[in-house]
Amino acid sequence: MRYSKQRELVLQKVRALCDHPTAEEIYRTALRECPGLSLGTVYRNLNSLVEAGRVRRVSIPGQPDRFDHTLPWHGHLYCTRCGSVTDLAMDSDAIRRLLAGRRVQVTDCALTLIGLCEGCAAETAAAAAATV
Amino acid sequence: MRYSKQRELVLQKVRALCDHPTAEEIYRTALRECPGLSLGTVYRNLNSLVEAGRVRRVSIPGQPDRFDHTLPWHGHLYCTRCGSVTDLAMDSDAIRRLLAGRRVQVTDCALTLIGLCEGCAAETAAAAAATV
DNA sequence: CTTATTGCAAAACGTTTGCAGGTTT
DNA sequence: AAACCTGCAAACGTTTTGCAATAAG
Repeated sequence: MRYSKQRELVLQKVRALCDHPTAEEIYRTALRECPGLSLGTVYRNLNSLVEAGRVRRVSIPGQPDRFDHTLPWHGHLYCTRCGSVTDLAMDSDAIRRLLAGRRVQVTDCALTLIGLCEGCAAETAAAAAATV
Repeated sequence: MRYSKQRELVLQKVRALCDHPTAEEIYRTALRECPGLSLGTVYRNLNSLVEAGRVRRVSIPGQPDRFDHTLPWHGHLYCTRCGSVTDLAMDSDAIRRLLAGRRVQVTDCALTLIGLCEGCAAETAAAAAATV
């Protein structure tokens, strides 16, 4: 893989925008530092960075892909109220338990819990209490 | 929700094609019993069935959505060799452990392990042994 | 009679790709 | 010089939508 200004910028943005940005968000912020950058290039570079194992792809059902600079396997909580995506630690024991001794070979893991983040859970609880 | 022949057929197909069919697969097999059926109607009905909680949507990264008649939360193993999707039991303890006491509110759970199913894992192991 | 549902076709969406020209090594 | 990488625009595959017509209650 050859050096390119655009790829380096994309990688930097995935690391800086650490709240799991989408390709579109990466494109918008990178465009300021590299006028003329194209969205296709952002997609191409994200793909090669994922393939090279320097970035992880985070798939959330019904949403555009997001990208993550945290490399070890972990899960995500997607908040349906504020749209935030937060990390969930996931040890390899958790996966081993899920497999329950099956002779399968796992190379990757995509776990997304859907619901309310701590902030939104607290706020909706408060609102419900106020109504009563 | 009103009765409709098309919706009933879609539900029946999700149950019959129990290997997690895509909308396209449901459409193709349902078309034989209901000529003139349209793909848009299949999508619309799958969405209302999911919303009504009668069917579950299974999202696998980079693939069209699949549909599942098994309602309780569970995970999936997607085999990159043969394309099969198999269920993985997942008890609520597993999720509780992941959340590690966080005060969040989880309404749904999407877990996909990517790798090789038992059959393909065995075959690739055998092929590797034969090469040696 | 009212309103949900349909088939159809067009559009939306996120993403990929072909190409001609520019960069990196 | 040989790859690789880029911007652009067109195409892709999946899914949604607007519409006028049909079917259900």
